[in-house]
Amino acid sequence: LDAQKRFTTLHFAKEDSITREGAVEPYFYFILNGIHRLYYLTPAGDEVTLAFSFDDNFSGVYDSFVTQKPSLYYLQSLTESEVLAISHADMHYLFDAYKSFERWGRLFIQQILFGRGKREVELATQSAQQRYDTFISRMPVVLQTIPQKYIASYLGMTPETFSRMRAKR
Amino acid sequence: LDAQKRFTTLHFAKEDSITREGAVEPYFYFILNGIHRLYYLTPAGDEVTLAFSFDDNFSGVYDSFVTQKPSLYYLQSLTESEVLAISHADMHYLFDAYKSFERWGRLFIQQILFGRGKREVELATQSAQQRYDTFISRMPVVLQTIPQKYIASYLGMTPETFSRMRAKR
DNA sequence: TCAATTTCTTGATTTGTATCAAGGTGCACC
DNA sequence: GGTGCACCTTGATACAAATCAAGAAATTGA
Repeated sequence: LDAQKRFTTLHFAKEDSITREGAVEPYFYFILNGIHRLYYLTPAGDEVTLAFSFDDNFSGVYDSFVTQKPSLYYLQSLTESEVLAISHADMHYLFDAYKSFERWGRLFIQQILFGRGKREVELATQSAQQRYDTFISRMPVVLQTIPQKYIASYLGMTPETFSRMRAKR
Repeated sequence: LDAQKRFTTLHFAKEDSITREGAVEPYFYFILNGIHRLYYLTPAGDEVTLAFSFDDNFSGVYDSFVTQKPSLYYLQSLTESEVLAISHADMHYLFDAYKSFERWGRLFIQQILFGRGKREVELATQSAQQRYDTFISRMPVVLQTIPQKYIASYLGMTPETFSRMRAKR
C-alpha cells in the first residue's frame, strides 16, 4: 500500500522525551510496543498527566501535529518503546489522496473527543476514592507498570492522596 | 448548492428542551440567533453545563448525532432561537458526496477537541476566582443574558461560590 | 399590580483534599 | 553488595470550596 512506506520505525529508550513544550510535533505515532505519557506543566511547575497510550494504539501531540504550531504539551516514553512514525507532510499527502483516509481521520479524532469527554465528566463528578476505584477496576495491570505519581496526576489528585486511597482497600 | 436544501429552519421557544438524555439526536444545528446550553445530570441530580453556543455557531449533541446512540447529555435553548437543522442521513450524504465536506468535518471536530482541552486545563489548574475572572474578561456581555447558576456550573463551582467571586470586584 | 416562584446573596459550618513534614522502601548504579 | 536517591507511605495541619440555612432581589404569570 502507498501508505505503508510513509511510516518509519523509531525507537525510544525508557524515560525518553519525545516532544517538549514549545517544540513542533513532527510525527504522529503508532505504538508497536511500550507506553507513552502525555502531560503538561502548570504555572506552578506541577506535571499534569492527560493520557497514557499503550501497545497497538496511536500516540502523539495531536494538536501540535495537525496545526504545526508549538506544542503546549510534553510527550514522553515511559518504557522502552518502538513506534511507527508518519510525518506531517506524509499524513497530509494521505489525507489529500484518499477520501477513506480523510474519513478515518475524522472518526479517529471523534474517538479522542469522546474519551476526553468521558474523563472530564468523571473528574468533575467523582470523589478521589471513586476515581481511584474506577481506574484500578478498568486497568488493574497498569498499577505495576507506571509510577503511581503519574497515575495520581492523571486522576487529578496528589501522590499522597493516591496512596491513601490505595491503603483503603 | 446541493447542501443548502438539506437544511431546514427550526424555531425554539425560551427554555425549550431540544434533546434529552436517552434520546437520539436527530439533527445537527447552526444557530441563526439565540443561545443553547449543553449539560448533563450527575448521579446526585445536579446539572453540569458543558458548553454554551451562540449566534452563528454550531450546536447539537455531537456524539449522539454521529453515533445515533442515546444521548448522555441534554441540549436546551436558553433563549428563543432560530436554527438551521440537518438530519443525520443528509449529513452523511454530504460526507459521502464531497471530500471537502468530509475534511470540514474533521477540522470542525478538531476545533471542538482543542476547545475542550483548553477548558479542561483551566478547570484543573485555576482557582474559582481565576476561573471567574477569565470568564468575565472573555465574555462580559454573557453575564446579563444567562442565569448565573448555569455559568457557575460551567465554571465548576456552586452558585454560592460564583456569587462570592462576583462580590469581590 | 401583586403574589408566587425562582434566582441570587450573605453568613456559619463542614468537609475533602492539599500541603507540610518526616520516616520507610526499593531499586539503580558504582 | 552497599549506598544514594527517587518513590511511596503515614501523620498533622491548613485551606478552598461545598453545604446548610435564611433572607433579599428579581422574574413570572395570573
